[in-house]
Amino acid sequence: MDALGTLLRTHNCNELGTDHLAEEVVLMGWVLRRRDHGGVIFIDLRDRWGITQIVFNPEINPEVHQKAHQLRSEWVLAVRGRVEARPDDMANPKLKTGAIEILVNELRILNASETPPFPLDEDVEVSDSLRLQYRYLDLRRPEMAAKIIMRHKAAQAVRAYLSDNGFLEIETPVLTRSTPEGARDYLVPSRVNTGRFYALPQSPQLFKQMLMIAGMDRYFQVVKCFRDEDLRADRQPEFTQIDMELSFVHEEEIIAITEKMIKALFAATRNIDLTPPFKRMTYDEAMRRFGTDRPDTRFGLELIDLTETLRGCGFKVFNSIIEKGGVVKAINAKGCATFSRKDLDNLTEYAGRFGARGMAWIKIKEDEWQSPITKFFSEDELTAMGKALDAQPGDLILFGADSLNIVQQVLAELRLELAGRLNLIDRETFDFLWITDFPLLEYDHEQKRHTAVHHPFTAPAEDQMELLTTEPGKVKSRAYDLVLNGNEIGGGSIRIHQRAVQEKVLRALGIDKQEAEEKFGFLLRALELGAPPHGGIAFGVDRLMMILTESESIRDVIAFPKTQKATCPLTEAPAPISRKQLTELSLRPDWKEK
RNA sequence: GGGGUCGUAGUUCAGUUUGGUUAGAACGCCGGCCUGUCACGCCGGAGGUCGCGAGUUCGAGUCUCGUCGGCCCCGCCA
Repeated sequence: MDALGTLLRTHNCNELGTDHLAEEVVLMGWVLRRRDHGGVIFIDLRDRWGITQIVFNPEINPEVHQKAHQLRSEWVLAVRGRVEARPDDMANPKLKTGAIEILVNELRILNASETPPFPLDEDVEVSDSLRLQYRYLDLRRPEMAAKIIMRHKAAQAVRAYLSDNGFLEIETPVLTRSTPEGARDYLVPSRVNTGRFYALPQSPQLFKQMLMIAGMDRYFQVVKCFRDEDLRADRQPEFTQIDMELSFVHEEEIIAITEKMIKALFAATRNIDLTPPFKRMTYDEAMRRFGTDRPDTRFGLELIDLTETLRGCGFKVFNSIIEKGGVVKAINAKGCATFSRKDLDNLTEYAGRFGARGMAWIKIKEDEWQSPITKFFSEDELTAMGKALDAQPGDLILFGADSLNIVQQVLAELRLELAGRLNLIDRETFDFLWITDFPLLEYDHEQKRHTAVHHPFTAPAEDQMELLTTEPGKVKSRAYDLVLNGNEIGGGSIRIHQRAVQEKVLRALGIDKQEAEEKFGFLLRALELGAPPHGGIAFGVDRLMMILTESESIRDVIAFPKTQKATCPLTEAPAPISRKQLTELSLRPDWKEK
C-alpha cells in the first residue's frame, strides 16, 4: 500500500481527449476492470465522472508493470502518466475518453479491496437487500451515480430559480408536536419532559404558515417529511419535498410560478424544454372521465357512463345495482376483441384486487356481439350502448357495475393495466396536468365524520362558505394537484387566513372548540394577529426524480433508502436500545427482552 | 392487518411439477499461459447450512406446517 502523499489529481476520469496528447496527468479512482495480457495490462479506471483506460507496458516501465499485475477489482489507485492517442482503429467509441489512454509511469496503490459481493461492471440484477447492505458499492455503479447526480442538479435548479424569485430558504423544526388528522406520526420521547413526545413533521405545513404570518412573504425549503405508513414502490416513510409558501397570492400566481420552476428543473436535469402553461382539469371531470384524481392522459380508454342508458334494462345484475344507487360504466378497449378467455379471466382477477365482484365484457365482432350477457339486453339497449361507446367491430367492452367509488377505482386500474398490455403509453412524453376544484371534505364511513381531502387548513371556495354548515360534502376547496404521467408529484392550496373561517372548517371536521384550542390554539391565535392571505404547494422530490431518471422504484433515487419493512440493511436500523437509554426517557416497555 | 411471489456456489439462475447415486450452468474468484485489449482469450482448480426450524418418509433442494427475509399489491398514506 502506498501513501497518497502530496500527489495532486490533475483531471477526472471523464475529461481527457486528443486535446491533451503528450500531457503528463495524474488520475485517481477505482479499478473497474483489468485486462492482463501477461505483457501489456489494461485497466479501466473509474471515478464519479467516468472511465479512462490506463496502460502498463513492460517495455516502457518494467517495475510499474510488475506492480500492476496484482491489481484487482475496486482497488483504489493514483497513477501518473502520459496521455497517448490510441493506435489506429483502437479507439473505443463507447467511452467519452475512448480516443486516448494513459501510459502509466507511476502507480500508487492507495487501498486494496476484497472481491466485491456483487459485480459493479455489469447489468446483473442484484437483490435489493444486498444492494442496500452494500449501498456504498451500489452507488459506485455509474447508472446509480448518474441518478444521484441528477437529483443534485434538480435541487440546485430549484434553489437558484426560487432564490432569484424572492423566496427565502428557511429551516423549520424536525422535533415538533403531533397533530391530529393525516398520517401516523413518528414519535420521539422527550427526556427532559417526562411522558411527553415530539413528532417528526409530516410536512412543515403550520410552520410555513407561521412564516407567512411573520411577513417572510415567500418561503421555500427542500425538506424531509415523515409518515409512519406502509411502503410501496413509490413511497418511503421519510421522503423529501420542495416545500413553498407565498403571501398575497391566489391560485394562478402559484401555478404560474411553479410551472416555471418545473420548466427550469427539467432544463437543468434532462435538457428538456417544457412549454407551460400545463393542461388543467377539474377534479369532477377527472373522476368522471378517468375514475381517478391523477389520470394518466397520455392515452384514451376513457370511462363511459352507461347508468342512464341501462336504467331499467333487461340484465338483472346491472339493473338492481342501478336501482340501489350504483352505477354502470364501461371502457371500450379498441381492437381487443381478439382477447382470449384466459386474457379476460386474467383481467377479471386483476379487477377483483380493487373490489370488483366480477367483470362483464362484450366482444364486438363483424356479425355479432359476443358475450355471455348480450342475450339479456333488448335490441334498443344494445344500439344505445354501442352508440355511447362508439363500438366498432374488433372492439372489446369492459363493464364495471357497483357503487360509484368501486367502479371508478376498478376501471381506473383496468385502464392503466390495459394501456400497459397494449403498449399505448409513449415513454418519451412528459404529460403534465393540473387537477383543480377538489372537494374540501369527504365523508369517512368508519369514523362517521368528514375528513379533509387536502388538509384542515385549506381554504374553501370563496362563494361556498354557506354550504359549509348545511352540506359540507359539497364544498369545493382552493386546492390543486400537479399530475405527471399519472403520478401525483405536487399538491397545494390557498390557506385559510382568518380565524373565523378556520374555526368553521375545524367544526365541520368534527373537532370541537376545546380540542381546536388544545391542538391548534397557536394557529388560531396567529390568524387573529394580522395573517396575510397566503397559499403554497409542495412537490415530491423522490417521485419526480423517479420519473426523470426512468426508475422502477423510489429507492433508486434515494442514496440510503429503506426496505419495504422500513429497515436499513446498511446500518441495521431500527435497532434495539439499552435499558439505560429507556430509563433516561422514563419508558418502561412491556415487550420481552431477548 | 391481508393477498401474491421469490429465497439453491461470491453473483444471476436451472433443478422442485413426478421425493431416489456424487446438487449443475454462466459470470466472478484462485493458479498457469498470453504485448493491443476494452464483457480480452486459452488451460486448469477451488467454491454449497439448497434462508431457518419442525414434521411426513427407508430416503427431502423437491411434500406438509411454522418461521425469517427481499420484492409487488390491497388496506393505510389529510
